[in-house]
Amino acid sequence: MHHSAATLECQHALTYYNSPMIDDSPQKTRRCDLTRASILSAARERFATDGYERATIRAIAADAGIDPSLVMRYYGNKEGLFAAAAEFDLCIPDLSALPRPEVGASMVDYFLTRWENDESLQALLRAAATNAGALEQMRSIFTRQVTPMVAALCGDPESAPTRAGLISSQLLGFALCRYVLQLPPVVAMPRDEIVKWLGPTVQRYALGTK
Amino acid sequence: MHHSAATLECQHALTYYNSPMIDDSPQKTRRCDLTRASILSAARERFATDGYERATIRAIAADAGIDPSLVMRYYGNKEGLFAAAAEFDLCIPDLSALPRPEVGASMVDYFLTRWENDESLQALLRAAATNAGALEQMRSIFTRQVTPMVAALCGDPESAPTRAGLISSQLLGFALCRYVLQLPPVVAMPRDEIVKWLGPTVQRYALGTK
DNA sequence: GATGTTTGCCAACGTTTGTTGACATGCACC
DNA sequence: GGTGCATGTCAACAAACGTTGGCAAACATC
Repeated sequence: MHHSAATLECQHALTYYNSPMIDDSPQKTRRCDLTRASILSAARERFATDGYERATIRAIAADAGIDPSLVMRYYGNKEGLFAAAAEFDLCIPDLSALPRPEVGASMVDYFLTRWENDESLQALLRAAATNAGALEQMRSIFTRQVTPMVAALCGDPESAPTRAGLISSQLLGFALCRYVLQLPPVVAMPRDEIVKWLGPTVQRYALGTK
Repeated sequence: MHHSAATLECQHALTYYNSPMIDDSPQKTRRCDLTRASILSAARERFATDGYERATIRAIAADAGIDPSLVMRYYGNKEGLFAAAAEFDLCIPDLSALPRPEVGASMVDYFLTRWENDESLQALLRAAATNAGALEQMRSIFTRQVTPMVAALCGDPESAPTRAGLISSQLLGFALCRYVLQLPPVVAMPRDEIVKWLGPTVQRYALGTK
């Protein structure tokens, strides 16, 4: 239900928080920050399981144990809430130091952990099917994070967008089947088997030829 | 709720009026069949572009040029309408006669034409992200049509579900990126290039080893 | 303790949604 | 011509939605 503080600080840094012991300009943890965080946590869960339109502000507020009007006060409107809930960074690590034949497997492995630890990604995928804002954000992540990574990896700026598109099609497609559609055999696949099957595919899309 | 099986053929072709003088046995096409068809056509379009919740009965009725209450009379309720609009058969051809190394490419090619000619598939994919009925239908298609085909192809009933899941992840993922997310490089890919990239992947999932 | 700000709840709004039933018009058949 | 079904329109319903403004309590600051 609740995100641990550790998962939150990496991607969704709460800027108002600072540790009073170390920081010299102490700004005490205001109460509103707590409810803001609980709203955000509830919103992520609802958006992830219900999608954008079916996740109602009233339900999110009920999950967070507060009044719906508070959501409006803190996040303006529903779109603002979603934007805050789905804001995150893929934090793609630098794979160029790895031995070339291993990049495919590492990529699959990294994205798997990412998908399983961050509800925002599932929320974004579900919402992107119907919500324009989520769609735009998904495109933005593709352009600004995935494509540059692939370009740095394969060294060919011309084919990089296509390669990034192919990799996304496989990784997003697998996430779709495993987390959204929940096709039984895909859900049942153990992690190492996924890497063994998908690794070579991603490897070829990233560095290989048609 | 009820729908005549005759009007919902595989290609949902519009049957025209037939002249009563020549025609002896078949029943005349009643007016209601025309409006039913126009409702279904409008519904497919709306569901495909807007998803389940955002596609309103009122909008569909307006597109079809009739009153919203008629939709209820002919299809019971919104779920019934969606079920009728998304009902279809993949009509997977028999690929086992093909030379083994070509099955991957043919499969990609076949599914591409299917996706581009039938709005129902896009409607189903978009709706499956949020609607339980669409999700169940997607799972059913996977179990009853995709998995048996893969099983007949690879001859191994044990690994068939996993292989079918992998193939679905790639094909659905590509459809997601091309038709729903519309990632620019994926949209821009010409058909033969898609086959060249995806063909070997599907081939390995269907017949190869990890 | 008075004051102003924060934090929260409550009631209500205006709109949109799926859905219903009453009523009008066309068409077929005795 | 009149009866009966088929086809379609209109008005309205109840529920749910996002959203708003007012008001009560908690808190901080002097």
